[in-house]
Amino acid sequence: MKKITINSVASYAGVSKKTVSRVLNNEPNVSDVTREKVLKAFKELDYTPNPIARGLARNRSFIIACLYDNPSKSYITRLQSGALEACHEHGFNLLIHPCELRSQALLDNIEQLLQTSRVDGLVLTPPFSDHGELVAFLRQKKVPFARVASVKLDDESISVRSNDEQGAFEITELLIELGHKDIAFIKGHPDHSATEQRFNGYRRALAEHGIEYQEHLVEEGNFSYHSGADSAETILHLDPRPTAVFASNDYMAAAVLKAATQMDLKVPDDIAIAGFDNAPIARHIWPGLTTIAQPVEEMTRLAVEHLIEQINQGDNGDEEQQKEPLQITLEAKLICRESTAAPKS
Amino acid sequence: MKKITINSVASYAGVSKKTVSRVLNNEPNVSDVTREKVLKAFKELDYTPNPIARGLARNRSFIIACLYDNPSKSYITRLQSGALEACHEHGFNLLIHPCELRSQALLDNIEQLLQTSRVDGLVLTPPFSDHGELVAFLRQKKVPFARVASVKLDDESISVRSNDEQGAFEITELLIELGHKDIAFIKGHPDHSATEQRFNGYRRALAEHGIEYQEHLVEEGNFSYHSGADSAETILHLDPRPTAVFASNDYMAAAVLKAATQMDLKVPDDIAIAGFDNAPIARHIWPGLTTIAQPVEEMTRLAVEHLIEQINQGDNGDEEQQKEPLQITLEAKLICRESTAAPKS
DNA sequence: TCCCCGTCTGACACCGGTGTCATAATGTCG
DNA sequence: CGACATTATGACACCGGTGTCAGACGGGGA
Repeated sequence: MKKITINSVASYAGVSKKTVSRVLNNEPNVSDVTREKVLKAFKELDYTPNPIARGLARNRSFIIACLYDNPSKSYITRLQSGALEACHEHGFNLLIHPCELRSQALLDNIEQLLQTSRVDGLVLTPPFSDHGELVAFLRQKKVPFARVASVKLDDESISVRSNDEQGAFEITELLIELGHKDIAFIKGHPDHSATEQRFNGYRRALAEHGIEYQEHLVEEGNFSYHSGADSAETILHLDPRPTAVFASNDYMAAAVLKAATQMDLKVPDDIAIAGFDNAPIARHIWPGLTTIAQPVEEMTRLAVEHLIEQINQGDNGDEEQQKEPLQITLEAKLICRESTAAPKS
Repeated sequence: MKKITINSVASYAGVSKKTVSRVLNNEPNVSDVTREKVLKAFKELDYTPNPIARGLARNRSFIIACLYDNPSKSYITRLQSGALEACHEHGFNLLIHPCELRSQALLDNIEQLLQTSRVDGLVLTPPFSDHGELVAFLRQKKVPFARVASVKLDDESISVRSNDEQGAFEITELLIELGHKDIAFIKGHPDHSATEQRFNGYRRALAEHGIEYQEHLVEEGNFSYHSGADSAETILHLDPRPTAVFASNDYMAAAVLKAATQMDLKVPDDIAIAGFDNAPIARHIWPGLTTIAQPVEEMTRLAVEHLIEQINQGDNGDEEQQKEPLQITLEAKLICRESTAAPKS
């Protein structure tokens, strides 16, 4: 089986390389009969252009990299699957690149990634979405990027998020409507901007319902199961014990649930528990966790789609024509399960 | 900021392109003084070779693709992280490619992947590791690949696995030693070769301990939480009820645990439960699941490492010199948690 | 001294596409 | 009918590296 190159096709169709290239790229100024001849040759020879050669000539790789540093495996795979969907739709491939937020060498690491892979663009996922230094770095290098679940919208880059503040508000409101007044809260990792958002939603709900904010009911977590267990230890031994706990994500909520169960507390009767994210664990444990579902795949898909659009347009001609600051906010959805009493409908 | 190419370096160092290339690739026949000059130029110009150009010239992409179709997100991310580790160590990048095992277009899909990305090699993860048709296809196309957690070792390709049969044996043996005789078993997905292995381990343990195999205690699952719930429904309503359940993975075991809890059965007193894989859920639920931990990252890392080795050697000169059929089996480890009574030590 | 041989180096073609530009063929308008 | 714009096509350089080969150079043996 010989290799089919653009030259084979050209001589087979009786035209020049360049004309074949024109057909490949849907360029204008090719007569219909010539185009047909070439397309026929494509089929009969079963030709596929070599993306590497193409990449070299056009300085493109047709690869997008997804950056993340996130302990939640389900979150990661959901991100990936949304990104992949968009990539494949547009003939791109996805490269994954986990890296440590706290690492000193972060920027070096990214620079190396850019050098060794020559990706066409980057998708920043939390906690990188709001990493000012990184964003500035990429902007300076003129590397296209899109941000997923970012909070700081005050600038001109692509950003797709869901409304964390509103989600946290709704779930807190649910607890309030169920009669809870002492609602403990476990914060997420301080590096994640979602942490602040969710906390804000919690406080707004309290405020709007005239419930006093009690600082001693708030624990610092970091989104890990382990940190949830630590916070639970404190919260569940408070006197009086709060009647509800809202943890900033499902892992921490699961840890609270486990701790409560071990203490022979009945959930939701003795203590109601709510999480955030709708991770698989939320429905795998008993009782199932009331939580907030975010459209993670959809967010990433949209982000990548716009990223690709930007890449493709930056490609042809006129520099930065209409740089649309595309910022999209999707809705999060409340999901009620057994860890809270059923809402009064 | 101008682009630094091999030409810049060449003229800066006062040598030819080719000599620079020689230094880059550690080729012999470069005098020490020349080499120094070039290395100095590298540093001072801050030069990094363009992998795309290199790829074109050498017909390489320095990218490996990881194929999977697996519902367990934690398994996927563990695979990925092992693969990434090995890739980065050798200057490769990883591209992920989920695809459907059952899809008719599987081979077309893979072919397209090969065409559009020109990956240098493939990592097959379950359930692709034992997909005869796919393996034959790749072999025919002479695409290097490595298999992770495959069972059929009867051939000449790279394969790294852990001993599922032994793991299942040990966990069953543990249950037996704890006094259980009626031990239900939930099978995994029939497309996964691990399914048969784990079942075999279960049966061997029964046989070696002189316990009769009871077919009605075995349920068909498919590794999903949902299928575990279905099987639990049946098993927990048997009369007499088995005193232990060994599910082929942790998700199914978690479902059994949830069902048992809902029925007010005490675990492990009324019923002991064991899983397989040591997924995060195994320690996130209460009681924690006794399970088998496989070195997933390590397996994938090794597989990719050998894959890269093969790619690199196939690269230089002599075709298929010493094709070492590298087949490695790692040990799985029993992890005892609260879902079974503590072992008599 | 001459010849042979190994070491070191560069010129040049090549990988498989794309961009630029010249040119031929066709159409349009005064 | 000639001047000129427009469409269709190909020749050729180029992207940034690598492979091939020939030639310069210095040392050892006859």
